[in-house]
Amino acid sequence: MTDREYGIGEVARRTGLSVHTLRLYERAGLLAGEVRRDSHGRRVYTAWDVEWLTNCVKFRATGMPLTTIAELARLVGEGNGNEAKRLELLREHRQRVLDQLDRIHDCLELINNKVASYERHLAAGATGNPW
Amino acid sequence: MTDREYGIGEVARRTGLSVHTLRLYERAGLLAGEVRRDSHGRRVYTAWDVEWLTNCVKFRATGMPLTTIAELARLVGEGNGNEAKRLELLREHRQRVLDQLDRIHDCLELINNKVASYERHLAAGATGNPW
DNA sequence: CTAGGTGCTAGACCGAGGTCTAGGTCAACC
DNA sequence: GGTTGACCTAGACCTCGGTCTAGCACCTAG
Repeated sequence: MTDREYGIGEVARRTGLSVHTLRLYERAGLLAGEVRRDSHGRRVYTAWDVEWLTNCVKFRATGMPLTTIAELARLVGEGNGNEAKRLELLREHRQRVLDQLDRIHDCLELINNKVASYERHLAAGATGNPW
Repeated sequence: MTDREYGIGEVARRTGLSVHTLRLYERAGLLAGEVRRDSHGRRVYTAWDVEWLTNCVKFRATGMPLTTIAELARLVGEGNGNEAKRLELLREHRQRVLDQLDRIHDCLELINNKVASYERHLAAGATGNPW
């Protein structure tokens, strides 16, 4: 648990998000509590913030909408007592991710078949016509 | 290979797309050649069209953009001689899907950890604080 | 004859998630 | 003292993928 602090540019580099997007996420309430500011009004991110944002990126990568992340952030920011809700939210998302994986595997099969069929087609010199 | 024909409503039912979306897809060039029309200008889809659209749905489900599907459709519609290109396109998409699967698994791990950690937390009566 | 069902076009509209611009503050360096 | 670079806000803008509306045509059943 480092207590290092980071400027927005540094956070952008570390999370892979643009500074624009970081500010957007903040406005959208993804940040579980206010971001601290230095004496000039500049954002000061903690190591914890950076870690959280890294997780947000992963949530986004699996299609969790900003509003849902914001909801989770709100619960986390609220502190004790709502852990059951957070768990529920996470479980729901996990289920959606699992469903998504199913669908993707389904499609992957189609693609694999098509790729194989074109490979055969090309190797054999135009036998049959895939699609 | 049935040679049945389908109205747009029937196709919507079979593919799970709305009729609006079907028309949009056509405009966007997803259909590998013109859709036939009956004497009143109504679209007449072949069984092949329906199958193709079903595949389009799967491509979409894995994040293939409409423009890429359109590109593939164009190649298919063009006929012989570009099979290598189609294969390349499919391989590229497969790679993206595989990458996507990696990222999703990565995120899934995070979620599983968090779920487990909250389950422990709740079972033990607030020991430690996950997030 | 009328109503209901299905279809047509052109084009407006929408939500999500970013991305960018204008105009400004501040600190550090040459 | 000027320039550069990092940051600020408010708000416009953009893409993507749909979704919906208006206004019309046609067919069929009651």
